[in-house]
Amino acid sequence: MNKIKKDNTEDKILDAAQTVFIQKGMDGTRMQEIADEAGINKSLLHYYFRNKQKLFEAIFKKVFSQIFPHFTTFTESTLPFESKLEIFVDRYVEFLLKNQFLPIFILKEINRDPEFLVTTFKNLGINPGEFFLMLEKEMESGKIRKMDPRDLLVNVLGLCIFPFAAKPLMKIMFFDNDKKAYNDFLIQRKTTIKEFILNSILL
Amino acid sequence: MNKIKKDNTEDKILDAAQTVFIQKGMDGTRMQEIADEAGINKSLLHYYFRNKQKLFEAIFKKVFSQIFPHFTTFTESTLPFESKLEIFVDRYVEFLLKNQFLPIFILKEINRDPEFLVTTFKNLGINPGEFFLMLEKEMESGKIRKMDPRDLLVNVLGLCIFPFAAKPLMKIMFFDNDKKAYNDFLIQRKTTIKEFILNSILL
DNA sequence: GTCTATATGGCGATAGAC
DNA sequence: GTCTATCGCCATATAGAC
Repeated sequence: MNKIKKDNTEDKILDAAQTVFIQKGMDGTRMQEIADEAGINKSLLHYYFRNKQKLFEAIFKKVFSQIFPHFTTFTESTLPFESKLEIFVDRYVEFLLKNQFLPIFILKEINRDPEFLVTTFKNLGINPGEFFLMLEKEMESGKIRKMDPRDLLVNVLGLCIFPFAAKPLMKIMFFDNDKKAYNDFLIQRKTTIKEFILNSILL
Repeated sequence: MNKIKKDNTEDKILDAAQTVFIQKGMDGTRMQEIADEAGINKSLLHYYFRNKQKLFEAIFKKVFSQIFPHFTTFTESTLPFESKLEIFVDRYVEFLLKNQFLPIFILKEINRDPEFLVTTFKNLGINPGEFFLMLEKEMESGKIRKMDPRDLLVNVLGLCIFPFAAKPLMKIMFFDNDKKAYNDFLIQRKTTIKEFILNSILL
């Protein structure tokens, strides 16, 4: 009973819309393309979701909300900070490897419609305060170097996300456009990111 | 004689196109908006540049080529690596502070048309090899920790660029959408990025 | 070179039959 | 609920006068 079959039209539309929107963004996506991907008629998109904007918002919220749960790694256990960071980076990069279009999709869309971003963000009830508190405790205890917790969060995110967002360019620069070589590089980064961060902050 | 007055139509178009394209991207830009920004008629855009694609390509190449000269900081002096890195981060973040739309513009467009990116990149004759050689020498001499030079380059870029590309979201998360507070944060990062990197790689 | 007017095509959205 | 047909708009692009 907990495995719901996704063969009804609405779910087919949502799946198709997610596939296309994530790859092409709001502006670059054609309603016809979503319909084709879902194997249904274009009018049905409007029947179920009124218009393109509403369909996009449904997808964006869904995708956007997948990002933040990863951060509970830091606040929902009593493991040493070092281990928590390792687990987080492992899982987060693994997640990005399976969703390689996600970084550029999110970056594009958070820059497109600031109003919508604000309301979406508030609705999700995200609270980085807990994460920052945990960091400050680690700094107080002398385990990690003192720094602005916001810098640390931005650094971790940037190190994980940037090579995915800039993939087409880096792939050319580093590996003469060799897809497999760049993917191996990304996999390897699960280790090198951890090393880079821990070498910088551990005392 | 070396200060060319930019009051001819072609330059007005180029300036206007750069302003609009950088903020809205290829898909989001309307030819009418460029014409308005330039204070000229829409038809003139086609008279000078045939079509939107060609105008965009002219702008992209121009903007894209502004990014790489910064890296000569590393290869065109005999300063110690530590100093070179400090100078680079200072200048690069300063450059991004003055061109805050640039990161997301570049990221969007390098993901939009891979073919065009490849030809543009090859035409610029960029060669990161020299940069990597310099790094390997520093590692051999035992001044910095041994690691893949590509990782180091991606890390430096990610640390500098990400907070600009993700600005709208980080501004909300960290400073309740306070524009000035986030800008101060970005300025401060000129220092914190250097510390973060050097702490990680210096032996 | 610069303008006005218009062609052309594509896309989001709707009407209406079944 | 699902389809076909079509509307209406907007954006790129062109024609042609001056």
